[in-house]
Amino acid sequence: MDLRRGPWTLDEDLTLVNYISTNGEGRWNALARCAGLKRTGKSCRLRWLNYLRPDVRRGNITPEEQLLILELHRRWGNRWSKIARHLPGRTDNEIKNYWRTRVQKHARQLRCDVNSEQFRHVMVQPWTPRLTERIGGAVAAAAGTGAPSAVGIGRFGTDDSSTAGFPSNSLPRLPPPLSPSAAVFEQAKFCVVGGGADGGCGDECFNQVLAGCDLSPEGPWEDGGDIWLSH
DNA sequence: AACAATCTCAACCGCACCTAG
DNA sequence: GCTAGGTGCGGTTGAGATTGT
Repeated sequence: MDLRRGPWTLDEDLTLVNYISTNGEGRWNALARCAGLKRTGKSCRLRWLNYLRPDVRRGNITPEEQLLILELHRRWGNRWSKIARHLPGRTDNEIKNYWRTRVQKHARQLRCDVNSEQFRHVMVQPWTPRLTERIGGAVAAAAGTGAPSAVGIGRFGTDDSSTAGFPSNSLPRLPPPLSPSAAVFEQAKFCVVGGGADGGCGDECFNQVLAGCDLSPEGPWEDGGDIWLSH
């Protein structure tokens, strides 16, 4: 059988979506045959997972997600699928593309290795105050519009700027109250940046905290800003 | 307006791993 | 234990979009 390659057509998309909605996903080679698609099973799987899946999120990577990607990459390296599992709705492909196009570009501009401690230091330290500032701004804006009141989480919303593995002079006081997702994110970041053996609470704690992390598009980010471009 | 340079991202490729026979 | 087929992952490519000159 002659297999099609290249961009998917609308008809192919509809065929795939309809087939999966009635028969479920998996067994991709058989699925491709039974659905009458002239595509490989791999191609169908990729199209579904990266584009057609209903819970796939499109649009800009939020600053929260950006910093999380940075931290998770530091921890796990190019384990894109593993990183993607902690960013609901984001695909490994999307994160991989983001890393290559934005982060690596930034590292090139700084003339340092993207995996080096130097790069991590240069990136994370200046961005953390910026991030917390933006979180604070978003929270303030939400408060001004009569949004439900947000809660702070213990030490992360207090004076204790010695946490999160940052020098005390580089992490400004978090402007309480933080939104739940932002506060949880800060806590998760502590687990990662602290890095288990060197001060943080490690994988188990990190996963626990992250499980409560709301990275939904609604917020606290509304502008889809890019921490790299706002330098 | 035209062209070049750069960026973005969907899609493909090759490899590794898993499982059933 | 070996093999073949299916699946998942990370790396790479290339077309189209965007930006700069």
